[in-house]
Amino acid sequence: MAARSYGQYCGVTTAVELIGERWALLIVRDLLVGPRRYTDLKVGLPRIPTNILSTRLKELQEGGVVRRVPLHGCGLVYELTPYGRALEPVMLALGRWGFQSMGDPDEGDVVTPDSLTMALRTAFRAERATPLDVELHVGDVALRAIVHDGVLAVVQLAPPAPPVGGAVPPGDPEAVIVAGPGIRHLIAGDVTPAEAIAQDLVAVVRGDERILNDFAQTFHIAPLAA
Amino acid sequence: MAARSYGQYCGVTTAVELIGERWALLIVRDLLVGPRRYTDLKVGLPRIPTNILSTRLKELQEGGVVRRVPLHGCGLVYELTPYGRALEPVMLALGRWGFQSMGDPDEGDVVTPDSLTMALRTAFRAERATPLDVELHVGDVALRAIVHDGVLAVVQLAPPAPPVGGAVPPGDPEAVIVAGPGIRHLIAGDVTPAEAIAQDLVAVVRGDERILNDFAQTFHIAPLAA
DNA sequence: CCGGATCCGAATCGATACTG
DNA sequence: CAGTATCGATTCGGATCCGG
Repeated sequence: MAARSYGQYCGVTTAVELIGERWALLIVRDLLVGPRRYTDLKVGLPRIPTNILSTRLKELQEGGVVRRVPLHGCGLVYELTPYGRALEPVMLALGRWGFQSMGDPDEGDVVTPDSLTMALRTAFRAERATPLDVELHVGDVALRAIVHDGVLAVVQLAPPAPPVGGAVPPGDPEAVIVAGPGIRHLIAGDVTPAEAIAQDLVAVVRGDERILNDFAQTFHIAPLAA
Repeated sequence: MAARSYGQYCGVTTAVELIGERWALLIVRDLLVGPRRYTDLKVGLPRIPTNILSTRLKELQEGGVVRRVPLHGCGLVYELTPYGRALEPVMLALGRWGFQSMGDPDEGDVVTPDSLTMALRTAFRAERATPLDVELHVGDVALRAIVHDGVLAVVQLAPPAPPVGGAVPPGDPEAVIVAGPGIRHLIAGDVTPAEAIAQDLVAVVRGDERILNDFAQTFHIAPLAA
Protein backbone atom coordinates (compact mmCIF):
# COMPACT_ATOMS: atom_id res chain seq x y z
CA MET A 1 0.00 0.00 0.00
CA ALA A 2 1.28 3.43 -0.85
CA ALA A 3 2.57 5.46 2.03
CA ARG A 4 0.20 8.33 1.30
CA SER A 5 -2.83 6.09 1.07
CA TYR A 6 -5.60 6.46 3.59
CA GLY A 7 -6.19 2.72 3.49
CA GLN A 8 -9.85 2.93 2.54
CA TYR A 9 -11.72 1.79 -0.50
CA CYS A 10 -14.05 4.69 -1.12
CA GLY A 11 -14.68 7.40 -3.67
CA VAL A 12 -14.02 10.33 -1.37
CA THR A 13 -10.74 8.80 -0.25
CA THR A 14 -9.69 8.17 -3.82
CA ALA A 15 -10.49 11.76 -4.73
CA VAL A 16 -8.54 13.14 -1.79
CA GLU A 17 -5.56 11.01 -2.70
CA LEU A 18 -5.66 12.50 -6.20
CA ILE A 19 -6.18 16.18 -5.42
CA GLY A 20 -5.89 16.50 -1.65
CA GLU A 21 -2.22 17.36 -1.37
CA ARG A 22 -1.25 20.86 -0.49
CA TRP A 23 -1.57 23.29 -3.45
CA ALA A 24 -3.03 20.67 -5.78
CA LEU A 25 -6.56 22.05 -5.81
CA LEU A 26 -5.33 25.59 -6.40
CA ILE A 27 -3.42 24.41 -9.43
CA VAL A 28 -6.62 22.80 -10.68
CA ARG A 29 -8.51 26.01 -9.96
CA ASP A 30 -6.21 28.01 -12.20
CA LEU A 31 -6.26 25.37 -14.92
CA LEU A 32 -10.05 25.46 -14.91
CA VAL A 33 -9.72 28.96 -16.31
CA GLY A 34 -7.58 27.73 -19.19
CA PRO A 35 -4.31 26.02 -20.10
CA ARG A 36 -1.34 27.58 -18.35
CA ARG A 37 2.40 27.40 -18.62
CA TYR A 38 4.60 26.45 -15.74
CA THR A 39 5.54 30.07 -15.28
CA ASP A 40 1.95 31.27 -15.45
CA LEU A 41 1.07 28.89 -12.65
CA LYS A 42 4.02 30.08 -10.61
CA VAL A 43 2.98 33.70 -11.02
CA GLY A 44 -0.66 32.89 -10.25
CA LEU A 45 0.37 31.03 -7.08
CA PRO A 46 3.01 33.41 -5.77
CA ARG A 47 3.75 31.48 -2.60
CA ILE A 48 4.13 28.03 -4.06
CA PRO A 49 7.66 26.62 -3.93
CA THR A 50 8.77 25.64 -7.39
CA ASN A 51 9.66 22.11 -6.40
CA ILE A 52 6.15 21.62 -5.06
CA LEU A 53 4.60 22.96 -8.24
CA SER A 54 6.75 20.58 -10.20
CA THR A 55 5.89 17.63 -7.99
CA ARG A 56 2.16 18.36 -8.03
CA LEU A 57 2.05 18.66 -11.78
CA LYS A 58 3.66 15.25 -12.06
CA GLU A 59 1.23 13.73 -9.58
CA LEU A 60 -1.76 15.30 -11.28
CA GLN A 61 -0.60 13.93 -14.60
CA GLU A 62 -0.16 10.50 -13.10
CA GLY A 63 -3.68 10.74 -11.72
CA GLY A 64 -5.09 11.60 -15.12
CA VAL A 65 -6.18 15.05 -14.02
CA VAL A 66 -3.67 17.15 -15.95
CA ARG A 67 -2.01 16.80 -19.32
CA ARG A 68 1.24 18.33 -20.57
CA VAL A 69 0.88 19.70 -24.09
CA PRO A 70 3.81 20.93 -26.18
CA LEU A 71 3.00 24.26 -27.76
CA HIS A 72 3.51 24.35 -31.53
CA GLY A 73 7.15 25.19 -31.79
CA CYS A 74 7.95 26.90 -28.52
CA GLY A 75 7.10 26.18 -24.94
CA LEU A 76 4.42 23.97 -23.45
CA VAL A 77 1.28 24.25 -21.42
CA TYR A 78 -0.48 22.22 -18.78
CA GLU A 79 -4.16 21.66 -19.24
CA LEU A 80 -6.89 19.68 -17.55
CA THR A 81 -7.96 16.39 -19.04
CA PRO A 82 -11.71 15.84 -19.45
CA TYR A 83 -11.54 14.05 -16.13
CA GLY A 84 -9.87 17.07 -14.57
CA ARG A 85 -12.48 19.40 -16.03
CA ALA A 86 -15.09 17.25 -14.32
CA LEU A 87 -13.88 18.83 -11.10
CA GLU A 88 -15.60 22.08 -12.01
CA PRO A 89 -18.81 21.37 -10.06
CA VAL A 90 -16.71 20.38 -7.05
CA MET A 91 -14.64 23.53 -7.34
CA LEU A 92 -17.67 25.80 -7.66
CA ALA A 93 -19.39 24.18 -4.70
CA LEU A 94 -16.23 24.44 -2.66
CA GLY A 95 -15.75 28.07 -3.61
CA ARG A 96 -19.30 28.89 -2.58
CA TRP A 97 -18.77 27.11 0.71
CA GLY A 98 -15.49 28.84 1.43
CA PHE A 99 -16.95 32.20 0.48
CA GLN A 100 -19.10 32.05 3.62
CA SER A 101 -15.98 32.09 5.78
CA MET A 102 -14.19 34.92 4.05
CA GLY A 103 -13.49 37.80 6.35
CA ASP A 104 -11.29 40.68 5.46
CA PRO A 105 -8.08 39.74 3.70
CA ASP A 106 -5.01 39.10 5.79
CA GLU A 107 -2.07 41.34 5.21
CA GLY A 108 -0.24 40.14 2.14
CA ASP A 109 -3.21 38.33 0.64
CA VAL A 110 -3.48 38.83 -3.07
CA VAL A 111 -6.22 38.51 -5.66
CA THR A 112 -5.06 36.91 -8.89
CA PRO A 113 -6.72 37.01 -12.29
CA ASP A 114 -7.50 33.31 -12.15
CA SER A 115 -8.84 33.36 -8.62
CA LEU A 116 -11.11 36.29 -9.42
CA THR A 117 -12.27 34.63 -12.61
CA MET A 118 -13.23 31.50 -10.72
CA ALA A 119 -14.82 33.60 -7.98
CA LEU A 120 -17.10 35.17 -10.58
CA ARG A 121 -17.99 31.75 -11.93
CA THR A 122 -18.66 30.60 -8.40
CA ALA A 123 -21.07 33.43 -7.77
CA PHE A 124 -22.75 33.29 -11.16
CA ARG A 125 -26.43 32.34 -11.02
CA ALA A 126 -27.48 31.32 -14.53
CA GLU A 127 -31.14 31.12 -13.55
CA ARG A 128 -31.28 34.75 -12.49
CA ALA A 129 -28.64 36.21 -14.74
CA THR A 130 -29.37 39.28 -16.81
CA PRO A 131 -27.49 40.28 -19.94
CA LEU A 132 -24.44 42.20 -18.82
CA ASP A 133 -21.11 43.54 -20.00
CA VAL A 134 -18.92 45.13 -17.37
CA GLU A 135 -15.30 45.73 -16.64
CA LEU A 136 -14.40 44.81 -13.09
CA HIS A 137 -11.33 45.90 -11.15
CA VAL A 138 -10.36 44.32 -7.85
CA GLY A 139 -6.94 45.20 -6.57
CA ASP A 140 -4.57 45.03 -9.53
CA VAL A 141 -6.77 42.61 -11.39
CA ALA A 142 -8.96 43.78 -14.23
CA LEU A 143 -11.32 41.65 -16.21
CA ARG A 144 -14.32 41.86 -18.41
CA ALA A 145 -17.43 39.89 -17.49
CA ILE A 146 -19.96 39.35 -20.20
CA VAL A 147 -23.25 37.57 -19.77
CA HIS A 148 -24.92 36.68 -23.02
CA ASP A 149 -27.72 34.16 -23.52
CA GLY A 150 -27.44 33.23 -19.88
CA VAL A 151 -23.81 32.23 -20.33
CA LEU A 152 -20.94 33.89 -18.51
CA ALA A 153 -17.69 34.69 -20.26
CA VAL A 154 -14.75 36.23 -18.47
CA VAL A 155 -11.77 37.78 -20.21
CA GLN A 156 -8.73 38.83 -18.26
CA LEU A 157 -7.37 42.26 -19.06
CA ALA A 158 -3.79 43.30 -18.63
CA PRO A 159 -3.32 47.00 -17.79
CA PRO A 160 -0.93 48.06 -20.56
CA ALA A 161 -0.31 44.94 -22.67
CA PRO A 162 -2.98 43.04 -24.58
CA PRO A 163 -4.98 40.45 -22.64
CA VAL A 164 -3.62 36.99 -21.96
CA GLY A 165 -4.84 34.11 -24.03
CA GLY A 166 -7.75 35.64 -25.89
CA ALA A 167 -9.07 38.50 -27.88
CA VAL A 168 -10.29 41.68 -26.29
CA PRO A 169 -14.05 41.72 -26.48
CA PRO A 170 -15.31 44.09 -29.11
CA GLY A 171 -16.85 47.35 -28.06
CA ASP A 172 -16.90 49.05 -24.72
CA PRO A 173 -18.34 47.65 -21.51
CA GLU A 174 -21.57 49.14 -20.21
CA ALA A 175 -19.75 50.16 -17.06
CA VAL A 176 -16.46 49.99 -15.22
CA ILE A 177 -16.70 48.79 -11.65
CA VAL A 178 -13.90 49.24 -9.16
CA ALA A 179 -14.09 47.34 -5.93
CA GLY A 180 -12.13 46.09 -2.96
CA PRO A 181 -12.61 43.08 -0.74
CA GLY A 182 -15.84 44.60 0.56
CA ILE A 183 -17.50 43.58 -2.67
CA ARG A 184 -18.18 40.28 -0.96
CA HIS A 185 -20.91 42.00 1.07
CA LEU A 186 -22.64 42.88 -2.16
CA ILE A 187 -22.32 39.33 -3.46
CA ALA A 188 -23.66 37.98 -0.19
CA GLY A 189 -26.58 40.38 -0.23
CA ASP A 190 -25.56 41.93 3.08
CA VAL A 191 -25.88 45.32 1.48
CA THR A 192 -27.87 46.74 -1.42
CA PRO A 193 -26.03 48.16 -4.40
CA ALA A 194 -26.84 51.68 -3.17
CA GLU A 195 -25.44 50.90 0.26
CA ALA A 196 -22.36 49.33 -1.28
CA ILE A 197 -21.67 52.55 -3.12
CA ALA A 198 -22.45 54.71 -0.10
CA GLN A 199 -20.06 52.67 2.05
CA ASP A 200 -17.38 52.81 -0.62
CA LEU A 201 -17.26 49.06 -1.05
CA VAL A 202 -17.78 49.48 -4.77
CA ALA A 203 -17.55 52.36 -7.22
CA VAL A 204 -18.89 52.69 -10.73
CA VAL A 205 -16.31 54.86 -12.38
CA ARG A 206 -17.92 54.83 -15.80
CA GLY A 207 -21.47 54.12 -16.86
CA ASP A 208 -24.71 54.00 -14.96
CA GLU A 209 -24.59 53.02 -11.33
CA ARG A 210 -27.81 51.12 -11.76
CA ILE A 211 -25.83 48.41 -13.51
CA LEU A 212 -24.96 47.22 -10.02
CA ASN A 213 -28.50 45.97 -9.62
CA ASP A 214 -28.03 43.61 -12.52
CA PHE A 215 -24.57 42.74 -11.31
CA ALA A 216 -25.75 41.87 -7.80
CA GLN A 217 -28.62 39.81 -9.11
CA THR A 218 -26.38 37.91 -11.50
CA PHE A 219 -23.52 37.30 -9.08
CA HIS A 220 -24.81 36.17 -5.73
CA ILE A 221 -23.91 33.65 -3.06
CA ALA A 222 -26.69 33.27 -0.55
CA PRO A 223 -25.75 32.97 3.12
CA LEU A 224 -26.52 29.70 4.79
CA ALA A 225 -30.20 29.04 5.32
CA ALA A 226 -29.24 27.79 8.81
CA MET B 1 -0.09 35.97 7.91
CA ALA B 2 -0.51 32.45 9.15
CA ALA B 3 2.18 30.01 8.12
CA ARG B 4 -0.34 27.64 6.55
CA SER B 5 -2.06 30.35 4.55
CA TYR B 6 -1.91 30.25 0.77
CA GLY B 7 -1.77 34.03 0.69
CA GLN B 8 -4.76 34.48 -1.56
CA TYR B 9 -8.09 36.15 -0.97
CA CYS B 10 -10.47 33.71 -2.58
CA GLY B 11 -13.27 31.33 -1.66
CA VAL B 12 -11.56 28.17 -2.82
CA THR B 13 -8.42 29.06 -0.91
CA THR B 14 -10.40 29.77 2.23
CA ALA B 15 -12.17 26.44 1.91
CA VAL B 16 -8.94 24.55 1.43
CA GLU B 17 -7.45 26.24 4.47
CA LEU B 18 -10.43 25.04 6.50
CA ILE B 19 -10.75 21.46 5.33
CA GLY B 20 -7.74 20.80 3.14
CA GLU B 21 -5.35 19.35 5.70
CA ARG B 22 -4.65 15.68 5.63
CA TRP B 23 -7.50 13.57 7.07
CA ALA B 24 -9.79 16.56 7.63
CA LEU B 25 -12.22 15.78 4.84
CA LEU B 26 -12.47 12.14 5.88
CA ILE B 27 -13.43 13.22 9.37
CA VAL B 28 -16.11 15.41 7.83
CA ARG B 29 -17.26 12.50 5.66
CA ASP B 30 -17.85 10.33 8.71
CA LEU B 31 -19.55 13.15 10.61
CA LEU B 32 -21.92 13.66 7.69
CA VAL B 33 -23.35 10.26 8.56
CA GLY B 34 -24.03 11.36 12.13
CA PRO B 35 -22.41 12.59 15.34
CA ARG B 36 -19.47 10.45 16.40
CA ARG B 37 -17.33 10.05 19.46
CA TYR B 38 -13.61 10.43 19.38
CA THR B 39 -13.25 6.67 19.56
CA ASP B 40 -15.80 6.07 16.81
CA LEU B 41 -13.82 8.33 14.53
CA LYS B 42 -10.61 6.56 15.42
CA VAL B 43 -12.14 3.18 14.59
CA GLY B 44 -13.68 4.48 11.39
CA LEU B 45 -10.33 5.92 10.28
CA PRO B 46 -8.06 3.05 11.31
CA ARG B 47 -4.85 4.59 10.00
CA ILE B 48 -5.20 8.05 11.49
CA PRO B 49 -2.70 8.84 14.25
CA THR B 50 -4.49 9.92 17.38
CA ASN B 51 -2.61 13.19 17.64
CA ILE B 52 -3.71 14.09 14.13
CA LEU B 53 -7.32 13.27 14.89
CA SER B 54 -7.10 15.42 17.97
CA THR B 55 -5.47 18.30 16.11
CA ARG B 56 -7.93 18.17 13.22
CA LEU B 57 -10.92 18.18 15.51
CA LYS B 58 -9.59 21.30 17.19
CA GLU B 59 -8.95 22.99 13.84
CA LEU B 60 -12.36 22.06 12.52
CA GLN B 61 -13.97 23.49 15.64
CA GLU B 62 -12.00 26.66 15.27
CA GLY B 63 -13.16 26.89 11.68
CA GLY B 64 -16.79 26.53 12.69
CA VAL B 65 -17.17 23.21 10.89
CA VAL B 66 -17.42 20.89 13.88
CA ARG B 67 -18.93 21.23 17.33
CA ARG B 68 -18.14 19.30 20.50
CA VAL B 69 -21.26 18.27 22.35
CA PRO B 70 -21.25 16.73 25.83
CA LEU B 71 -23.50 13.70 25.94
CA HIS B 72 -26.12 13.81 28.69
CA GLY B 73 -24.18 12.49 31.64
CA CYS B 74 -21.45 10.42 30.08
CA GLY B 75 -19.13 10.94 27.17
CA LEU B 76 -19.28 13.44 24.34
CA VAL B 77 -19.70 13.53 20.61
CA TYR B 78 -18.44 15.61 17.74
CA GLU B 79 -20.97 16.78 15.24
CA LEU B 80 -21.06 19.05 12.24
CA THR B 81 -22.35 22.57 12.61
CA PRO B 82 -24.89 23.75 10.03
CA TYR B 83 -21.94 25.23 8.18
CA GLY B 84 -20.20 21.86 8.25
CA ARG B 85 -23.31 20.10 7.00
CA ALA B 86 -23.28 22.51 4.07
CA LEU B 87 -20.31 20.51 2.84
CA GLU B 88 -22.60 17.67 1.86
CA PRO B 89 -22.97 18.73 -1.80
CA VAL B 90 -19.22 19.14 -2.03
CA MET B 91 -18.65 15.73 -0.51
CA LEU B 92 -21.13 14.01 -2.79
CA ALA B 93 -19.68 15.64 -5.89
CA LEU B 94 -16.19 14.74 -4.77
CA GLY B 95 -17.19 11.15 -4.07
CA ARG B 96 -18.73 10.85 -7.52
CA TRP B 97 -15.60 12.25 -9.08
CA GLY B 98 -13.29 9.98 -7.14
CA PHE B 99 -15.45 6.97 -7.92
CA GLN B 100 -14.36 7.24 -11.55
CA SER B 101 -10.78 6.53 -10.54
CA MET B 102 -11.44 3.59 -8.27
CA GLY B 103 -9.71 0.47 -9.43
CA ASP B 104 -9.48 -2.67 -7.38
CA PRO B 105 -8.70 -2.11 -3.72
CA ASP B 106 -5.10 -2.14 -2.65
CA GLU B 107 -4.07 -4.76 -0.18
CA GLY B 108 -5.09 -3.63 3.26
CA ASP B 109 -7.81 -1.26 2.07
CA VAL B 110 -10.91 -1.44 4.17
CA VAL B 111 -14.53 -0.48 3.76
CA THR B 112 -16.04 1.15 6.82
CA PRO B 113 -19.69 1.56 7.69
CA ASP B 114 -19.48 5.33 7.29
CA SER B 115 -17.61 5.21 4.00
CA LEU B 116 -20.11 2.76 2.56
CA THR B 117 -23.00 4.83 3.82
CA MET B 118 -21.63 7.93 2.11
CA ALA B 119 -20.86 5.90 -1.00
CA LEU B 120 -24.52 4.92 -1.22
CA ARG B 121 -25.56 8.54 -0.78
CA THR B 122 -23.09 9.50 -3.45
CA ALA B 123 -24.55 7.05 -5.92
CA PHE B 124 -28.18 7.73 -5.05
CA ARG B 125 -30.20 9.23 -7.88
CA ALA B 126 -33.38 10.67 -6.37
CA GLU B 127 -34.87 11.37 -9.77
CA ARG B 128 -34.73 7.74 -10.86
CA ALA B 129 -35.05 6.06 -7.49
CA THR B 130 -37.58 3.31 -6.97
CA PRO B 131 -38.98 2.27 -3.60
CA LEU B 132 -36.53 -0.20 -2.14
CA ASP B 133 -35.59 -1.94 1.08
CA VAL B 134 -32.46 -4.07 0.96
CA GLU B 135 -29.76 -5.30 3.22
CA LEU B 136 -26.32 -4.82 1.73
CA HIS B 137 -23.11 -6.53 2.76
CA VAL B 138 -19.72 -5.37 1.53
CA GLY B 139 -16.74 -6.88 3.28
CA ASP B 140 -17.53 -6.88 6.98
CA VAL B 141 -19.93 -4.00 6.67
CA ALA B 142 -23.65 -4.60 6.73
CA LEU B 143 -26.29 -1.97 6.32
CA ARG B 144 -29.88 -1.50 5.40
CA ALA B 145 -30.78 0.85 2.58
CA ILE B 146 -34.36 2.00 2.41
CA VAL B 147 -35.78 4.25 -0.26
CA HIS B 148 -39.17 5.64 0.61
CA ASP B 149 -40.90 8.59 -1.02
CA GLY B 150 -37.78 9.17 -3.08
CA VAL B 151 -35.71 9.62 0.06
CA LEU B 152 -32.78 7.40 0.98
CA ALA B 153 -32.24 6.22 4.54
CA VAL B 154 -29.28 4.10 5.53
CA VAL B 155 -29.03 2.22 8.81
CA GLN B 156 -25.81 0.55 9.82
CA LEU B 157 -26.14 -2.98 11.10
CA ALA B 158 -23.75 -4.65 13.49
CA PRO B 159 -23.44 -8.41 13.02
CA PRO B 160 -24.21 -9.64 16.53
CA ALA B 161 -25.02 -6.55 18.58
CA PRO B 162 -27.82 -4.11 17.90
CA PRO B 163 -27.15 -1.40 15.32
CA VAL B 164 -25.21 1.70 16.13
CA GLY B 165 -27.04 4.91 16.75
CA GLY B 166 -30.53 4.08 15.66
CA ALA B 167 -33.36 1.63 15.72
CA VAL B 168 -33.44 -1.43 13.52
CA PRO B 169 -35.92 -0.82 10.76
CA PRO B 170 -39.10 -2.74 11.30
CA GLY B 171 -39.76 -5.81 9.19
CA ASP B 172 -37.49 -7.69 6.91
CA PRO B 173 -35.68 -6.34 3.86
CA GLU B 174 -36.92 -7.37 0.45
CA ALA B 175 -33.56 -8.92 -0.26
CA VAL B 176 -30.07 -9.42 1.11
CA ILE B 177 -27.28 -8.47 -1.27
CA VAL B 178 -23.70 -9.57 -0.73
CA ALA B 179 -21.04 -7.88 -2.78
CA GLY B 180 -17.33 -7.21 -3.08
CA PRO B 181 -15.45 -4.33 -4.64
CA GLY B 182 -16.72 -5.42 -8.05
CA ILE B 183 -20.06 -3.89 -7.19
CA ARG B 184 -18.62 -0.66 -8.56
CA HIS B 185 -19.05 -2.07 -12.06
CA LEU B 186 -22.75 -2.43 -11.42
CA ILE B 187 -22.97 1.12 -10.07
CA ALA B 188 -21.07 2.41 -13.07
CA GLY B 189 -23.31 0.53 -15.47
CA ASP B 190 -20.38 -1.41 -16.91
CA VAL B 191 -22.36 -4.58 -16.39
CA THR B 192 -26.04 -5.43 -16.19
CA PRO B 193 -27.41 -6.92 -12.99
CA ALA B 194 -27.53 -10.33 -14.66
CA GLU B 195 -23.92 -10.05 -15.71
CA ALA B 196 -22.93 -8.88 -12.25
CA ILE B 197 -24.43 -12.04 -10.78
CA ALA B 198 -22.92 -14.25 -13.47
CA GLN B 199 -19.48 -12.77 -12.85
CA ASP B 200 -19.89 -13.15 -9.10
CA LEU B 201 -19.54 -9.44 -8.46
CA VAL B 202 -22.79 -9.50 -6.52
CA ALA B 203 -24.98 -12.18 -5.01
CA VAL B 204 -28.56 -12.03 -3.82
CA VAL B 205 -28.58 -14.48 -0.95
CA ARG B 206 -32.20 -13.91 -0.01
CA GLY B 207 -35.10 -12.56 -2.00
CA ASP B 208 -35.65 -12.07 -5.69
CA GLU B 209 -32.62 -11.40 -7.84
CA ARG B 210 -34.65 -8.98 -9.91
CA ILE B 211 -34.32 -6.49 -7.06
CA LEU B 212 -30.92 -5.73 -8.52
CA ASN B 213 -32.59 -3.95 -11.41
CA ASP B 214 -34.16 -1.49 -9.01
CA PHE B 215 -30.93 -1.26 -7.07
CA ALA B 216 -28.84 -0.50 -10.13
CA GLN B 217 -31.29 2.09 -11.34
CA THR B 218 -31.43 3.80 -7.96
CA PHE B 219 -27.71 3.75 -7.27
CA HIS B 220 -25.76 4.82 -10.29
CA ILE B 221 -22.74 6.94 -11.11
CA ALA B 222 -22.47 7.56 -14.81
CA PRO B 223 -19.03 7.43 -16.39
CA LEU B 224 -17.69 10.65 -17.78
CA ALA B 225 -19.44 11.81 -20.93
CA ALA B 226 -15.97 12.58 -22.32
C1' DC C 1 -12.89 1.70 27.89
C1' DC C 2 -12.92 6.92 26.71
C1' DG C 3 -10.43 10.98 25.34
C1' DG C 4 -6.86 12.44 24.64
C1' DA C 5 -1.28 14.18 25.46
C1' DT C 6 3.62 13.24 24.64
C1' DC C 7 7.69 11.78 22.36
C1' DC C 8 10.49 10.77 18.41
C1' DG C 9 12.00 9.15 13.75
C1' DA C 10 10.40 9.63 8.93
C1' DA C 11 8.47 12.11 5.38
C1' DT C 12 6.97 16.49 3.44
C1' DC C 13 7.09 21.35 2.78
C1' DG C 14 9.16 26.01 2.08
C1' DA C 15 12.89 29.00 0.66
C1' DT C 16 16.59 29.77 -1.98
C1' DA C 17 20.03 28.74 -5.29
C1' DC C 18 21.24 26.94 -9.47
C1' DT C 19 21.03 24.80 -14.35
C1' DG C 20 20.02 23.28 -19.40
C1' DC D 1 11.22 29.13 -19.71
C1' DA D 2 10.98 25.04 -17.17
C1' DG D 3 12.35 23.03 -14.09
C1' DT D 4 16.44 20.37 -10.19
C1' DA D 5 19.12 20.47 -6.03
C1' DT D 6 19.78 21.42 -1.52
C1' DC D 7 18.72 22.05 3.25
C1' DG D 8 16.46 23.74 7.47
C1' DA D 9 11.68 24.04 9.32
C1' DT D 10 7.26 21.65 9.80
C1' DT D 11 4.20 18.13 9.82
C1' DC D 12 2.97 13.36 9.90
C1' DG D 13 2.94 8.63 11.57
C1' DG D 14 3.52 5.19 15.10
C1' DA D 15 3.91 4.07 19.66
C1' DT D 16 3.42 4.84 24.25
C1' DC D 17 1.51 6.84 28.27
C1' DC D 18 -1.96 9.04 31.34
C1' DG D 19 -6.05 10.84 33.93
C1' DG D 20 -10.97 9.93 34.42
